[in-house]
Amino acid sequence: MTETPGYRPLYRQVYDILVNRVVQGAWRPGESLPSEQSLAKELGVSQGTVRKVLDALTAEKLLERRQGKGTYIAEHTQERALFRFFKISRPGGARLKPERTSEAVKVRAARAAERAKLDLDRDARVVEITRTRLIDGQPALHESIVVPAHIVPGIEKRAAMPNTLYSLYQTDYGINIVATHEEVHAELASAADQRILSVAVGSPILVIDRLALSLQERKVEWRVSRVRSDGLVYAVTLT
Amino acid sequence: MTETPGYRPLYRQVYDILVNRVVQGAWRPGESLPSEQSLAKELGVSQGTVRKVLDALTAEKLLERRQGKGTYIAEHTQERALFRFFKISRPGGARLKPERTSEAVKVRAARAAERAKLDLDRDARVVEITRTRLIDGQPALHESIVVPAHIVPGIEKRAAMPNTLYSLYQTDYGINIVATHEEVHAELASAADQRILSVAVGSPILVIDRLALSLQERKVEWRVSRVRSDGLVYAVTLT
DNA sequence: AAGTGGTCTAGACCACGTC
DNA sequence: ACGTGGTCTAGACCACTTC
Repeated sequence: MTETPGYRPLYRQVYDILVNRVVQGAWRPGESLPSEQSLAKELGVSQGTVRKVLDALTAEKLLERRQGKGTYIAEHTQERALFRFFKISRPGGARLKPERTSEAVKVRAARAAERAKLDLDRDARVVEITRTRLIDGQPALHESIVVPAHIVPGIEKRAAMPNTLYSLYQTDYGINIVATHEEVHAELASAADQRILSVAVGSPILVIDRLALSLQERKVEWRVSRVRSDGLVYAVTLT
Repeated sequence: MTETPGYRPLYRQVYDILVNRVVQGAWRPGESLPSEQSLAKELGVSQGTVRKVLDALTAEKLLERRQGKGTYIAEHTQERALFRFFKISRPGGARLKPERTSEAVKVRAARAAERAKLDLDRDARVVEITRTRLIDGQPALHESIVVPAHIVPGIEKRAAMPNTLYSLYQTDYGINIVATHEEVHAELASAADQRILSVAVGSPILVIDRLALSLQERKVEWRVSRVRSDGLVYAVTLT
């Protein structure tokens, strides 16, 4: 099971304190935190210890630091969230920005597979968002997005979803998506793919199965994307 | 173009010095470096500055640190290199360890596409390694690997390649692979795929196009892998 | 006990952005 | 000129490993 630490460095405690403040919305996205010095004074530790924590949170992309200005809550703006987790591009080329087109939202009981994937109770409900996205005016990608209804209450009442849901999760629900696990495989286009993506039945389709995790390791979203594979690739750099 | 720094922190210089020593083989993989204190003394900087650099190199997976013992050159052992860059797994499941089967090595002139991809001269030669790998005894994956001949001289004379080439690059040629850029797309199985992977022509195939970069950003290897897509996925966690 | 990396401190100075 | 983050130092103590 979990390790008994028996020893807990000071910076770990400071880390937990600051993460809690961020999660509980002590500062809004884009807002600046107090300076290192004032945080150090308030928490009764040295500036170096505060710095270590702020650097770690910056590496996790929860904060942004700007020399000469201050430390800010990172904003999952449309642009940034898109390029962070949207991995579709032209072969060898620059990132693409998809446009949204048709979209449908409904709330319903979670299916068994969804309960298993998202660690939900037997009677849990989910919000399902399905949408098609265009690249250069052509339908290129179809997404089925499932989120537990209780963590995004009222989301179905919105007129339209933003292009990147993750900025909505952050600003309206205080949920920071910090990691995603993705599994990619190939399939043949079905009749539905033909209808939605305008590809021939039997042509190759890239399927991306993504689980999105919040700062507290909570499973927030299950997303399955079907992408036409002519002239598009899933691009990632591993270090 | 490149930025004129105009200002170069001390730790950057220390970083360059230590990277050069590692690259030039001052210590063998698995060997320990001098302690922080002695490095600091030798280089005429404080221990804190040396520590900052050693931590950075550890994050780049070039070094490993063990409390109470020392700092070591990271070994690209078979196991570790495999799990670091081999991203094929069962859906939702644990990593798989592929076995190698048939293999062919030849040296030949670089093709135009290869010269472009690897930044090679017009008359450059390359080593091409093609091999098929098994998972659970079944052919699952076929790789075509192209490396500039001048950076791995004599590699074609080896009796057999190791399961992970990256450990060979490190131990025999002093090349540390620190990053890969991969592009994944879907295709339909060709007649060659049918022969090599025992899949029906027209079934879905996952194609992975990988460029491997060394510590000095040198393009070391271009690898194209064709993977049967039944019961296998390309799995990656983004943070 | 000795040596290593890991944490923490206090203070100095530098580079950057704003006023 | 001032406040911010970024770098650098010197020294102390802690935790882990080995002898």
